[in-house]
Amino acid sequence: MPELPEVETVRRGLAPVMEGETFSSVQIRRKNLRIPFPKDFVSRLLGARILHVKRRSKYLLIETETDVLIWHLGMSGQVRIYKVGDTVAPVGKHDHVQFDLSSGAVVVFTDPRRFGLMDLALREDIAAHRLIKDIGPEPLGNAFSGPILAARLKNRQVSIKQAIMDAHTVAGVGNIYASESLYRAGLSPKRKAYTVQGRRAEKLATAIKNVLNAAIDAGGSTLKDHRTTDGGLGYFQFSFAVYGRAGEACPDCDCDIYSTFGISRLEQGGRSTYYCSRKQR
DNA sequence: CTTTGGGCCTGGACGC
DNA sequence: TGCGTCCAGGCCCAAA
Repeated sequence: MPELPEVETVRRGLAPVMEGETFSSVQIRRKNLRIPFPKDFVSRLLGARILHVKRRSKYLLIETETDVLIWHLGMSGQVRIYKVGDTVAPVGKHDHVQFDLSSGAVVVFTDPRRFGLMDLALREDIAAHRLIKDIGPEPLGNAFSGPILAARLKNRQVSIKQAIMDAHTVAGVGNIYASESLYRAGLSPKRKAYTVQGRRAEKLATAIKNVLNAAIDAGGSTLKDHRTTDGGLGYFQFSFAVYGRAGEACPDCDCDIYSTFGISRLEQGGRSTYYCSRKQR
């Protein structure tokens, strides 16, 4: 499932294909994904020139001269790009949206589980859009640091794992990278969020930045059905230290020699967390 | 204000 | 082989 690094990877794939082009055809093959498409979705995009392909949290923002296409890949969303001359595959069962661009390139959005969504906002209204307005700082931006994270965790009674997965605390950290960040920072996922202050918050902010950057550098990680924008199979693989590795030895310490240690799994807020109880306190 | 739980979806893994 | 069941996940929203 796409988390911030995957969405950023998709953005980087889309930007050179879309920027500067106009939409010569827009096809939606059902009336809704997670939410309904706006009634004027097609008419507003047709003929519009794309100025920028941006990202905010896990949302792709396709800016035209008047509008912003807000695009979330959800859980199972994949983007396929066909460059000029490529053979476009027959329409698949879950190919819900197709954009044809003035260059001749084609962009297809496939999303079996339909947790993805598309919406439109006027450019001047984007910051106030209901899906965007309450999102916390971008973890890779200048507005994110130890002290800023600490301030946002103050008074939070939930676990640190649940707090950093909350997009209002910090943007774009999903289930996988929450576990990975806490592991790198040496913090127990069960720790109350408000106890992560000072040096601990500094370590965690750094860990979040580092793990996201490493995953972006790896071209986005793959899990199950996520694919790269160029339609290829997920040939790159970011190696997770703990995620999905319950029962395995912790790569960073000697906990495997103690029968009771190693990577364990627990459930928090209905989601799996993976951690090493020896390394993470 | 914060926190919790429900709901949206399908496909793949698993047990019988 | 075919069926049912469970799980995966982001994240909004209503309710407490």
